[in-house]
Amino acid sequence: MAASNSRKKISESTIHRLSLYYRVLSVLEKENHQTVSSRELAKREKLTPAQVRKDLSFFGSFGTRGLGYPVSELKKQIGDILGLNRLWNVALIGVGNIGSALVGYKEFLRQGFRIRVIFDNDQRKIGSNHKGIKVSDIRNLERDLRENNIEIVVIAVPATVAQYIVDDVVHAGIKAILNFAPVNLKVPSDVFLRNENMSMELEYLSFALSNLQNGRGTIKKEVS
Amino acid sequence: MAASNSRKKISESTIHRLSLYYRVLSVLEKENHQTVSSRELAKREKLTPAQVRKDLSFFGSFGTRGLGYPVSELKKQIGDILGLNRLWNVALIGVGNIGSALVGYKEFLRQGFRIRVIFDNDQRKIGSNHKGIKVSDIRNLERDLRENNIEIVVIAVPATVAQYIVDDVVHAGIKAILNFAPVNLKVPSDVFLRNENMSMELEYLSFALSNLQNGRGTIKKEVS
DNA sequence: TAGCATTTGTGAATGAATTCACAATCGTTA
DNA sequence: TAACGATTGTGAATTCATTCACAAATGCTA
Ligand SMILES: NC(=O)c1ccc[n+]([C@@H]2O[C@H](COP(=O)([O-])OP(=O)(O)OC[C@H]3O[C@@H](n4cnc5c(N)ncnc54)[C@H](O)[C@@H]3O)[C@@H](O)[C@H]2O)c1
Ligand SMILES: NC(=O)c1ccc[n+]([C@@H]2O[C@H](COP(=O)([O-])OP(=O)(O)OC[C@H]3O[C@@H](n4cnc5c(N)ncnc54)[C@H](O)[C@@H]3O)[C@@H](O)[C@H]2O)c1
Repeated sequence: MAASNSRKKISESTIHRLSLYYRVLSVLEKENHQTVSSRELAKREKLTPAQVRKDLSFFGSFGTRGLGYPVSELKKQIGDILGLNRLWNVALIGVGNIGSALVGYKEFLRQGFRIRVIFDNDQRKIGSNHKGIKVSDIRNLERDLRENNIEIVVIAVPATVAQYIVDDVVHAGIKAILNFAPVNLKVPSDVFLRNENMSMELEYLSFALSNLQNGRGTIKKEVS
Repeated sequence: MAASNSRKKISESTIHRLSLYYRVLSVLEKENHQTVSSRELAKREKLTPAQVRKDLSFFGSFGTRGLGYPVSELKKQIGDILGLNRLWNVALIGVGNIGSALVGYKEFLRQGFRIRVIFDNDQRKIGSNHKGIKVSDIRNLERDLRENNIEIVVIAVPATVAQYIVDDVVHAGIKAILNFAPVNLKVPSDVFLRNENMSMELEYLSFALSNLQNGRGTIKKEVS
């Protein structure tokens, strides 16, 4: 068989759904299910079976017709696709409200994201211990990122300084950044930047309560 | 002119982008800009001018041809659409890592989201003060939600108990819920539920680093 | 081993979101 | 007040995402 290589564009939504499948498969594995159908998988995340099958089909064929997907095997496969079957070295910058919460979140480590260094510029915080991690001085950013082989940086500093910090982070060679500051950061095109915008979902709820109370999913519009 | 009423479906992405426009307009207002073009507005959030104009056109025509949009006026209009020109009474359930971070976040209040009550079931936390708010006993959930006219509830409890909590919240008549627990919660169809899934964006970065390093936005797929 | 009930994998069809492209309209200037 | 550069608002075209629908496989049973 003459194997050839094709490239397919995978949408962001598909990747996000893979995260959901992965989560469900972890639960199913704990519940000792051997196999799972696209129908069951879909039901558990309020999706359609066709959606599940299409998403998975972008990456291969993991199921057995008439039976479904092998739970553990599929979990491993999706883990491979998402890069979760390994440990990622993560750094956090800004040990304030949200930064502390993230450091204290054990689930991240369980998923393979190990927060190895945390930075701040507050002298009262530098040197102190947060859940076993000593707070580094932001002035040693580049050195400490390199020494700890950091691959992913989480930004949890005030919006006003976020761009400066990101510039330094990029300069240090980091290619993946998760930003919690409510600001649109500029990074070179070879750096992956994702934003976590909590206000957005609150504002969506506000919109929903204001507009969608009756007549779901629609708004009134005056037309003359 | 015989005015009639039409209903148009507004997509979730459009609403999310309105949040971004609102954010930019707040900055522009502080910078004392009088007007802003769709081009400038787009540039500040890495979108296209056509996208901006189309989004706004769903709700009316706010601009002036040849000039652009009046900054303060447009901000007010979007605020009206999103329901941000008022105060929302919010309750938070689960004063742990992430719950404490949210309570300490002043920006929410500035946007009109006032956390009025916080609940926990931990006796050591109940009664204690968090940023001026006394922690309520989860056993008084229904009473305290009603007494404080709560309209939006934020769930920040462990995933294992989230569904039970949400059932009680729904029973108390709440119609809008923001959930931080990594689990797909079941709510009646007249309740708005939004999920904040931080792992998802980390996993997206993990995927990106694993697959997109060279050949942006694509994956290799074996074809025989 | 044949027949049946299931469920996958995937092209084709449909539906939704984005972008294009341009007429309409404004402010400005001479 | 006429001509011009700028920019909106919006149908139409296009691109992208989801759903449909069914042939191809599989396990199971008798
Ligand atoms: N707290 C929340 O729930 C929440 C929610 C959504 C978004 N955010 C965003 O996350 C960011 C942090 O919010 P927060 O509430 O944790 O704020 P915070 O003030 O509690 O924490 C910010 C931390 O960053 C540190 N810092 C400031 N300048 C720095 C610099 N130059 N270098 C290194 N560290 C520096 C501060 O010392 C502080 O420890 C903000 O951008 C905020 O808008 C927070
Ligand atoms: N910490 C993070 O950065 C983070 C990030 C993403 C998601 N989350 C999710 O947010 C939720 C909370 O995470 P956390 O790190 O804050 O956990 P946590 O254990 O620090 O806090 C949970 C809080 O909920 C309270 N609680 C437990 N059961 C309760 C009940 N029945 N009624 C009322 N209160 C109850 C606990 O007493 C505790 O104060 C979890 O579902 C977690 O997966 C957390």
